[in-house]
Amino acid sequence: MTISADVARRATNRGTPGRVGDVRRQNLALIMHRLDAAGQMTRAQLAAETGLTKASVSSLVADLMSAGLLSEVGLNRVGERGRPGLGVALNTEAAALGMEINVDYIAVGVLDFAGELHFHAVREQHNAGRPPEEVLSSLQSLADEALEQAGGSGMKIHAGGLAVPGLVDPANGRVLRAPNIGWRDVNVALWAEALVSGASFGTAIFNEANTSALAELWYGHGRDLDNYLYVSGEVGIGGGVIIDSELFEGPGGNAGEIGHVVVDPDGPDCSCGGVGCLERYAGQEAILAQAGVDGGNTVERMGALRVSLESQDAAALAAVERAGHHLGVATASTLRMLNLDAVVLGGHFAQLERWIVPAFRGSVNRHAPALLAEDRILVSKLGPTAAVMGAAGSRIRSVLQKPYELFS
Amino acid sequence: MTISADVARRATNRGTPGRVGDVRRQNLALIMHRLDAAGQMTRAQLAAETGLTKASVSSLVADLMSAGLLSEVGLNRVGERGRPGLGVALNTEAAALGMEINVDYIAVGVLDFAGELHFHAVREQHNAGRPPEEVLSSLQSLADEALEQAGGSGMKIHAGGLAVPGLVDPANGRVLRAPNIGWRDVNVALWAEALVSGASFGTAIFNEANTSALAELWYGHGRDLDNYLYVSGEVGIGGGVIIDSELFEGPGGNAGEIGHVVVDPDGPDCSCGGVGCLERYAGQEAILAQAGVDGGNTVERMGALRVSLESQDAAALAAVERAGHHLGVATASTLRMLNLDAVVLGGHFAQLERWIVPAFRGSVNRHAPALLAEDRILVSKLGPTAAVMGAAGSRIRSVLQKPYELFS
DNA sequence: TCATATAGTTCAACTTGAAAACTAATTCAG
DNA sequence: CTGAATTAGTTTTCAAGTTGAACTATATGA
Repeated sequence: MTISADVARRATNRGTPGRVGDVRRQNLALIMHRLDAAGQMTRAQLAAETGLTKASVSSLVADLMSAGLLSEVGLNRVGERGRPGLGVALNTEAAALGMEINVDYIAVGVLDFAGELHFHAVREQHNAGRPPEEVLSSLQSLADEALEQAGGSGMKIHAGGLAVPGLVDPANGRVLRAPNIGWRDVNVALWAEALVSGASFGTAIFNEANTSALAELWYGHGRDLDNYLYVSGEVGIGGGVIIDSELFEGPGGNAGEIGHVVVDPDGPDCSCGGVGCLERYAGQEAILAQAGVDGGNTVERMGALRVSLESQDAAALAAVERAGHHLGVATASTLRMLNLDAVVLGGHFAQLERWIVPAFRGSVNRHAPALLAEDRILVSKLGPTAAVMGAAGSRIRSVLQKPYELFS
Repeated sequence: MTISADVARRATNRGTPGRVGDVRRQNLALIMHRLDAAGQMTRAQLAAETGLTKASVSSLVADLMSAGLLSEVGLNRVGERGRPGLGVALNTEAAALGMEINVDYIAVGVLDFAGELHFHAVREQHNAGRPPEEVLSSLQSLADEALEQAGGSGMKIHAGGLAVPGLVDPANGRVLRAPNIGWRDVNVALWAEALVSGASFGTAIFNEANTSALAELWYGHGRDLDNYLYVSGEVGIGGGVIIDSELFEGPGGNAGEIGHVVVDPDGPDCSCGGVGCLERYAGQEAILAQAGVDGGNTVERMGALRVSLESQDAAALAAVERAGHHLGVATASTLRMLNLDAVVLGGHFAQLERWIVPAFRGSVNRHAPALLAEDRILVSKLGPTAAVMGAAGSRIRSVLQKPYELFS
């Protein structure tokens, strides 16, 4: 397994000549995307919906089948009369490995090309401050288990993705900064070469908030929205921006850092070196401190906070309302700059929905009136599997985008 | 002249099948972009640099020449020996019309495909509150003059672009909101049909800050930068975001509104309905009021402000420093969210460079340390022609991108 | 003056999709 | 239970467009 830089970037084309073969590459991707969206279709349906001719579809499907990416899934009645079509679908034996390192746990999962999650496993362990080698080695053993099981079921893993809570450099397989687990410039690529004995696929590295935003896109609210701001509330606050049903990465690949948007120029210092960042008002530590909840690890304290909220504890309610207010300020600024029209709240913001959303909504409306419709404030549907699914899904998307790279 | 929706958007491809002819379209665009960048090249050079064969280049150039987009420009010695090549360049007789409506003036210009501005004319007139028809009719007479002169010089206008200081809906040729000239939902498309008697080209409508940002990209600092935030300081504050050498428009086409990013949640109300927006601290009105400069129109008062600054007037210095400070806050948040690494200041921020940049720099470093290098705070090189050049340039880019649309 | 070098064109081969004809498999009416 | 109608999928022919090699055109320099 090697860390690769082939994270799907926007195909600019500019600068490279068009070859005749490019047309086929585009059409192969088109077929894959269509089947991904529709689940199962006959060649005739594919032809009708893509605009390609039946002849072309037959030829494209044949290539994709012999690469193991598609499979026929039995007869498929379409009209009342006439010859029934053979259903074609993404091969559920083709899959990607998703991995996650977070503050209090590591997780892995195998996601097949149809979007089904197999062999999902979470191992609770506190990773903050531990040496990266130790964490990565623990992750490796968990991944090995998943791969063994997947192999036993006849699945073939085509790619791997790893989500971490920090800034990454995907091109070089590095974690630049992950303050909440204490990592700084860790070369995951070096380690990944050795990960998963005998595995022959490449692994890419992602920011956890970004993969969660993508998981939401493919497996959650994204089915109904083509652009939104995803806010990931963990110990830190991360963000992911979806535009035109794609992750907006920014020039350096690290866009969406809403946790460090300034919400009060005269506010407290932040661990990022800045001043008045959102994270200092709406991160888990900040809320818990403000609410006066202490003792135990962060997960336990968040549980205690919920109890306090249920019992109408004034300090807890005020702390959450304050967080919602500031989250609204950062969101309003973001909506203006990026011209988005929906927001999806994840992580602890999802857990605190009942108490935080009213203050959040009020604040957004105050600072950016009419920019965010009533029904465009949503709460993530996905649980703790989000990051793993997003990491694996990202790699599956790379294959959908460039299926011909797996041709022999 | 008709308002058209063919504003160059990102070619997503997804959803449409690739046809064999698409390859040629891409290569035609490639030739155009290459010549735009290099100015003048022989066919052999084009082949070497694009990766196309000489045969293909000859064929592509022939098509582009018969459409009037390219012309041969005489012999061009390349090597010491051998047959000399014929230089090929963008036809300088092909051009686009740029127009601008702003608070205190209207302007037009004819920009040829090589980037030379001809027949630039500015008419000073106060447009705030005047009926749109009146302003547009005045613009029409100015445009007629430019077109007549251009026609007399044998130039052919292929497209027109209009920049206005407000939010636009390019697809429908509408100005949605332009508070500083008092327009609200003005259908420019309807009027444009009649504009410029006999003209047969389409006109597109743009946001002034966006065209200025693009002008900077093509004719200013953009030659050295592929991503930056452009901040346009006029009566209002607009913004344009450049990513990968393209304008970032956002899902709705109105991204970059930095003037209404929140810089103080408890600040004053803004004309946009929000609270604590940057414009209330760093817009011309705000600075002038804070500095205690009054009397006369905005242009005159800005002149008076400069005089006060030159003579170290305390109130003036404090007002500008305050503006710089808040501009820094909004910029820091923007850099985080969009992951940009340069800023170009335009409009009055350029005029006030000496006094505003230190405060701005300090504030950005305070809120987003290490995100913006010392030498990445730049001041626009372009004068008052920026918006007109950007508007015309945008249309020229559309032609570079899709030259085949002009084939007969 | 001729060898050499470079520019540009012509032409056969190849890839690929479109369009239409053709084969295959099913329903339904009589 | 048989044949017409209908729909699915394949085969064949054709056109677009790029490549690569051969060829023509035009220069320099010994």
